Amino acid sequence: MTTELPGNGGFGDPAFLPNTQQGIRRRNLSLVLQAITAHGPLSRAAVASRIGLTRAAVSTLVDELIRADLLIELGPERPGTVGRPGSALTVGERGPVGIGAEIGVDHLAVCAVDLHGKVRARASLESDNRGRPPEPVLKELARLVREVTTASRSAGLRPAGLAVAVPGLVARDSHTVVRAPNLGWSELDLGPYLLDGLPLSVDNEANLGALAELWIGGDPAPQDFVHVSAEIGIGAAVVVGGRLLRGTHGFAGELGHMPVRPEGPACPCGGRGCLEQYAGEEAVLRAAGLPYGEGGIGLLAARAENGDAQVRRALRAAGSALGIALSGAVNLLDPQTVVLGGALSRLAPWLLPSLERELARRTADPARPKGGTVTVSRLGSEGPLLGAAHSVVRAVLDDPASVAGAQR
Amino acid sequence: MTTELPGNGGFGDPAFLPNTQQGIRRRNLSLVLQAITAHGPLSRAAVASRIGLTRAAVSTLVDELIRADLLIELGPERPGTVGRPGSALTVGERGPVGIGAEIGVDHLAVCAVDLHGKVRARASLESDNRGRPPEPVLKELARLVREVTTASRSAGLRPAGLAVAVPGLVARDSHTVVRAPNLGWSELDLGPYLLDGLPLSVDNEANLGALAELWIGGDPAPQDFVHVSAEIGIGAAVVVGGRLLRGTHGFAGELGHMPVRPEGPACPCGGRGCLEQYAGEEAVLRAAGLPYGEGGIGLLAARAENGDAQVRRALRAAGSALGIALSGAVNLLDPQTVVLGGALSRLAPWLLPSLERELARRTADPARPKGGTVTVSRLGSEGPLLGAAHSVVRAVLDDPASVAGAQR
DNA sequence: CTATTTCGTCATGCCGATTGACAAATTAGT
DNA sequence: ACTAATTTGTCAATCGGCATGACGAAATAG
Repeated sequence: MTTELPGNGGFGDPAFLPNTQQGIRRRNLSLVLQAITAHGPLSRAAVASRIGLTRAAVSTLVDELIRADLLIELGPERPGTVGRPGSALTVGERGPVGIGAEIGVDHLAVCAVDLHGKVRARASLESDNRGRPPEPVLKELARLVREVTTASRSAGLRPAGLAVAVPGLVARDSHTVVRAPNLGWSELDLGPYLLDGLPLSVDNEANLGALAELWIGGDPAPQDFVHVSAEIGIGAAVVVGGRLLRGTHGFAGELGHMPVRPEGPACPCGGRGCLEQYAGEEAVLRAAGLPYGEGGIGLLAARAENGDAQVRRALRAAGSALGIALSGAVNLLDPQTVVLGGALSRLAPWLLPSLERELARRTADPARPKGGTVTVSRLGSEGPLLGAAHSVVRAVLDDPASVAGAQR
Repeated sequence: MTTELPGNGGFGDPAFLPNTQQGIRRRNLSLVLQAITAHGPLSRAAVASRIGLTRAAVSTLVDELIRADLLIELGPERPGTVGRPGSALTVGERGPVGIGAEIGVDHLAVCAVDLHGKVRARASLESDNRGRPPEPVLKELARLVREVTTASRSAGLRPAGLAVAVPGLVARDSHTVVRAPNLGWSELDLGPYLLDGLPLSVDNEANLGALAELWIGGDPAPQDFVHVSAEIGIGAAVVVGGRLLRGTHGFAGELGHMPVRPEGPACPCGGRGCLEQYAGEEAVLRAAGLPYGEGGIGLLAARAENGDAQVRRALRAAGSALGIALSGAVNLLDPQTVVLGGALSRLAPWLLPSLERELARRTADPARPKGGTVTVSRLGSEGPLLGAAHSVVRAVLDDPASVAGAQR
């Protein structure tokens, strides 16, 4: 009983399967399941034509998935066309769920998400975790996890893994938080607290927020985008071709230190005029004339909603700076869209106009019809939690055989 | 009958093969061939353990590849260890070659590269192609191509495809040059001139230069890097996980319009203070006190080599600007390395110090041990040509069955 | 009511990888 | 020198898994 999810390290990487016959089988199981989760209820014939296999082959694959409680048969489709109607297949109500957990600076949250992508159970707790020692926090989180898993189990669901979103840097393919400045944690292995039988994975919350956007963010979900959030500093996550770009050392997405004005104020990073000096939480609060302390972003949003002119001015300036920095990213990556997520989505109404103006101006290449569009995440601050739970679901979709073997 | 996996076609993207038995076979042929080209001569057993198949399976695959003239048997390996020595396999001397062609502003070049990566034939022609009508240029190029293909054929080699590097924007999966400002071409289909039996592909020269770096640029070749060249404007190509990032509209890599000083001089792109205003060919020549005309970069290099102080100063300033822009890219992407390629490699001695200083200063995050390193391409201005030829070779490596079927 | 179309399943066959055994070729040990 | 051990490459037999083609079932079209 290994503690890692089957086949590989991080949740993001699809398992490497050798080109052997069993490998083919596993990949085909995954293709069938993914086609059905992605494109609603489908008949066997529809799946077959979609993934390029024959109906007979799909039939055996579907049988296997049904036996594993991953699919259920809805019965005959409503016939709109000639021919015998197919039998609609969809993912079952009772089957595996992914457990997602989030350690925020002022709250803990856990949820269970099924293969449909629906939240089936959740629990959360307000608690100021800044500078608090890790032990009690993690014990509380473990309690919430148990709450959600038992609730799931009694609803006939089978937790398939636990993924934790952390506001900090996480060592690749490990359970270790390297550094979480807002919590004051460093070099902390979460395994001992959270490993109770479930495969565990830990990842940065900005990354998971971006993945949530990729998996459930839109219809259709964008496959190439830059996701900007502002949980710790200003984090961006880059998704290319439906895959999260993590970088060689795992540091990709440091939008906060993009140069905005090369001779601007010095930044602790060693550079000058980094974006964080203009659009970072501290800088914006100072420009808005507000104290730097807890709940800064919420305070900004509240004041802006009330029409505070100085706050709105500060947000406009921050939007401009963001636009300048993002224009660099857009010119370099040519993404489908830029997504404002996390806490930024609340501030979007005041950031967007200046941001979009600056971005449009600087990406209007004569050859490029139009610069990237900017969208605001529907998920808001729920992104990281949902992304965590979904990362477990994706692992199941990527290799259904693994959970099918685990059960009966 | 449509498959939903990402459609493709260009040489760069490995062909999508369905998870059917023939698909497996083709993938396994590719795995065997790639293992052998990548890791020197190998025995069947070594290949088997490397790609996760059994020796028996590899034997049949190797037989097929030998019959197709893609592999040859070198005979028994020198035994350094216990056990029967294996029989070394390597790619054959006579087999398929990729034909690469380059349309530069002042020259045409064609070469043939075998599966080893060795150049087996080449031809080139100096000619000032700026503003020249396409017909005569392409007729000359076609002549060079015929020269190289006949030379290859008489050496027992089999041309497997033609790839053309063009200094301009190319429509995806087509033979059409959308816009090549330095040549004065636009909306031009190269197919009619160059299609004489060989599969044809056309791509941007900066992209092909970056791919050359990926495929033959180093030992080991980096898999995640930003490749900067300066053929048209300042082009960067981003390679992530061994794949070229092309962007949603094919515009990725526009480093030239990264903001360096947001209030700087206006740029034709509509922005202000873009990198091109500081490190573009025209700007550098002006700062160096040289006329803007043909051979600008060569002139700069010659003067700098002779110790011209004003030129060197101009290059130092350009290096700083490049460093600022690249620090943004490095912060965002966390690449293994930044590669200076194309004509920039000649200027590297004078660009590098200021570039590296600026880059190091702005990427020294407390958490990041060190910023990205900067390297200079070994390939220099040969990159695009070699990359073009190699793109054909890669297509063969990615699907050996395609050429194996073609011959017999 | 019949012809047509499409769906799901079944028996059969084939392709290709695995298994297990074997001879061959080398090293290590006595 | 001789044996034991190890590794390679190949062969025959087997098995897993998809394709093929035919069939009954369930709908529509006329």
